[in-house]
Amino acid sequence: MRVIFMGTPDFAKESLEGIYNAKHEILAVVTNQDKPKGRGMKMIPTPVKEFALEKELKIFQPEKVKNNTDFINEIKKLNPDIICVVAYGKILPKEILEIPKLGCINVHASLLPKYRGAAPIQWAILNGDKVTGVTTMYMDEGMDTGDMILKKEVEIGENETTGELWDRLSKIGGKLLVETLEQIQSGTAPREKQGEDFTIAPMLNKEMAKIDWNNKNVNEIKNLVRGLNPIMGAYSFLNGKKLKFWKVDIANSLNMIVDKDINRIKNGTVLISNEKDGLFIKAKDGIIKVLEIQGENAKRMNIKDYLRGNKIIEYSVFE
RNA sequence: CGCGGGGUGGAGCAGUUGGCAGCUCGUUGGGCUCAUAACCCAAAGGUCGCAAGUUCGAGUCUUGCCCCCGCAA
Repeated sequence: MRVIFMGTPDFAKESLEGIYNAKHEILAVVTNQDKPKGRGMKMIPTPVKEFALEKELKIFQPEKVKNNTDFINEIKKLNPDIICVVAYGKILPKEILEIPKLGCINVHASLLPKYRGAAPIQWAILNGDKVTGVTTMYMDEGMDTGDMILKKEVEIGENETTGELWDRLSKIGGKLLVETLEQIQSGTAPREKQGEDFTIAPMLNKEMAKIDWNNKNVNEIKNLVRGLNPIMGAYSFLNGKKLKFWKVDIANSLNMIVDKDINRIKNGTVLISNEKDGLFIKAKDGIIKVLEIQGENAKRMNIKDYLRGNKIIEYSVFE
């Protein structure tokens, strides 16, 4: 088919690669503009652009698409059969959605109608879900509200991080998109309305990254840590210094731990801290074992490496 | 010129007013032990990122350069 692809991050690149390898004719690739990134604010092309450059595909990087008649006319001129959109980062106006005969389709990283919106993968982990998935759909003007085509269910590992799930879903999404295109081409693609029983996965904000030792239970803390890895990292303050937690677990064998009145100890208190056993912190309903940590201006480290050079005093309190 | 941190044995760090280069872990050898990732004893291992300068003397002060990392997107 004659396809125009729109997408930006690595998640979208997998889908582009999928349809490229499936021998569809890619008329053009639309991606976000290069952004200054990293130290020194160097301009970095998007992963989708890198792939498009490598394969010498036609590239568009409009600053905005809404009311951009030049851009819209270019798309019309290419006369695509279908437009595939995967994590493009901009909302497409009706005028563009109406261009391709077969419509615009989208890959979304959740089992719709659950988790419409910007951060479906993150929220699936943050909420401790056991299952999530990928859905392809026909786009309409709403935010992830279009009719669904295919779904693929995926189990979430107990210790899986957002980054790991992100990688898996991006590959699965690519395959599902290819399959969706096949079915559309052969006229066998299903079309199902989403219904009203939906939830929304809004963008993450910074405040939620701080660990609330007093109100969160151990499961919530663990889910927060793995849900924010590697996006932001969950953090907590110790003696005014910000420490990020990248990997934690729930301590189950508490025998080694004090049998004193643990309940009278403040939540967030360091119970054990040494390079042999690691770092254990009291939470509301249990004990958090820290596995990977990052100090201010430092890189991520295994907890034992960290404690070798940075002392954390027992009975100091995380806040 | 976006903001900031840092380069010291294999790892993570300390190094005070310039004055013999240290700590914990790891490694190697030995000991203890039914046994061990545990414990005890011993040893090896460093051009203190590179270059120049100040000085009797620089890891430490000055200047230039290289490299790494965190935040922010």
